[in-house]
Amino acid sequence: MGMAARQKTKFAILGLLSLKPMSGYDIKKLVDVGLSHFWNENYGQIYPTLDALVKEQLVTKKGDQSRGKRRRNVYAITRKGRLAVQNWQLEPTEPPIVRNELQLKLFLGGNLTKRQRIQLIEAYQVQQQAALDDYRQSEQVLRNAVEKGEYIEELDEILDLTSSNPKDRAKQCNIFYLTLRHGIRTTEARLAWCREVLENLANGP
Amino acid sequence: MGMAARQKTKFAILGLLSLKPMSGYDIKKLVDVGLSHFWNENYGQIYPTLDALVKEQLVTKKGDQSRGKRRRNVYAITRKGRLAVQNWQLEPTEPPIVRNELQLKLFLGGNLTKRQRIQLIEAYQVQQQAALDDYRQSEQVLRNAVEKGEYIEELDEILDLTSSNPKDRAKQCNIFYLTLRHGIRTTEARLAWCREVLENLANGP
DNA sequence: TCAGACATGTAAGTCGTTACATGATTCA
DNA sequence: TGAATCATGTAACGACTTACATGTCTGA
Repeated sequence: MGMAARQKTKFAILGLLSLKPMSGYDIKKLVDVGLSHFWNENYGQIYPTLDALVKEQLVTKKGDQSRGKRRRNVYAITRKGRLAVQNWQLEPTEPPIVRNELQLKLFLGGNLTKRQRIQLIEAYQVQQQAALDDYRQSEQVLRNAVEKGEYIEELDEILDLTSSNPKDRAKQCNIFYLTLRHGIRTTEARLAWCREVLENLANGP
Repeated sequence: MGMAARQKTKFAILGLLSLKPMSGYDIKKLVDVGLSHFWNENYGQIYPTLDALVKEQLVTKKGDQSRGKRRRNVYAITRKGRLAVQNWQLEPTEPPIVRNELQLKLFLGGNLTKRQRIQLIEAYQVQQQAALDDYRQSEQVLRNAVEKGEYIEELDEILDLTSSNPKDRAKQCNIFYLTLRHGIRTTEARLAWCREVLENLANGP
């Protein structure tokens, strides 16, 4: 049963390969270092998915044993693959199904003491604040790059820019900045909610 | 291999049963109608999980064939179950791993035209606005109930209040209101982000 | 009488995580 | 020389979705 579901991982990996040819290891690193505020992947999915993409002829696999390097399989997207990515990008995106354990715990918190409820929220607050601090730091780096056109070395590692063309580079930088802004805004909203709740709990029963 | 992971569904169901005894059908309905802004469950998980909970003696199963009713299995939490719920509630909650397909599409959107990028965001905006409208309506109902202590009939269906004690009832109402506020704030943040992005895209290249 | 809600359950598959297994290269 | 990183992969679970199968009761 269950036709094709969504295959998010498949299109995510294919999409990343549309930026430039990469190995499974590269993909994992890019996601971890650069996209962790909105995406994640793990090896258990990546390698089998790459195999599947090769079978579907959406990517090609090429062993890279150049210059006495380690064994390394580099995957490059095909024309067919590029078309598939574009199709997917323009398809309607259904909203992510939410599952927020903290909310659930709070909702069921009628049996807890006021102190315990407050602790629940405060732990969430600490978590979100830490995330926000991270985002803010990346934001600073990027803002300089975008607004002042500064060249920041570490950015290439994080951003994995596809093009050397400075115009494309600036564009890609700006898009990345926008995804960061999403993380910042929603995290700020959660923090504001924490303050609202703590105030409400302090006044209430 | 993989020890116990998180068993979110297990504790979610057990937690809901700590409010009051329910059938699998009741649980599904409560989640769909009342908690959909932060939780979801489906039958394929609910019924097997209920069986597992019985085996672990965290709940008891009781056939309810009273008054010529339909066949109906009602599950009630045990003392052991209540302890398990409390433990889980007070354990640290790890942040939900994010996976936002829209962000990914945007990030990979360097190959799209400006018009296409804008369409991507606008579709997201419409989605989020619809969600916000829903939340706002529930908020109105609840605000009246919380602030003015009004009795609103439909609330009992939605909220599934455990206690007839008016003080507990008000407390539960308030907590539910707070979870709604979380949905509202984060949705507003996403909408504000949409406006920011659309402005940025309009000015940029 | 018949549509729609009530009610329970299973089968099959997809998706995702974690742990394990293996080994090469680099660099302090 | 040995720790860190590079690099690929599999096995086993656990989690979640979808579709199907089946039947009852209520009320317009």
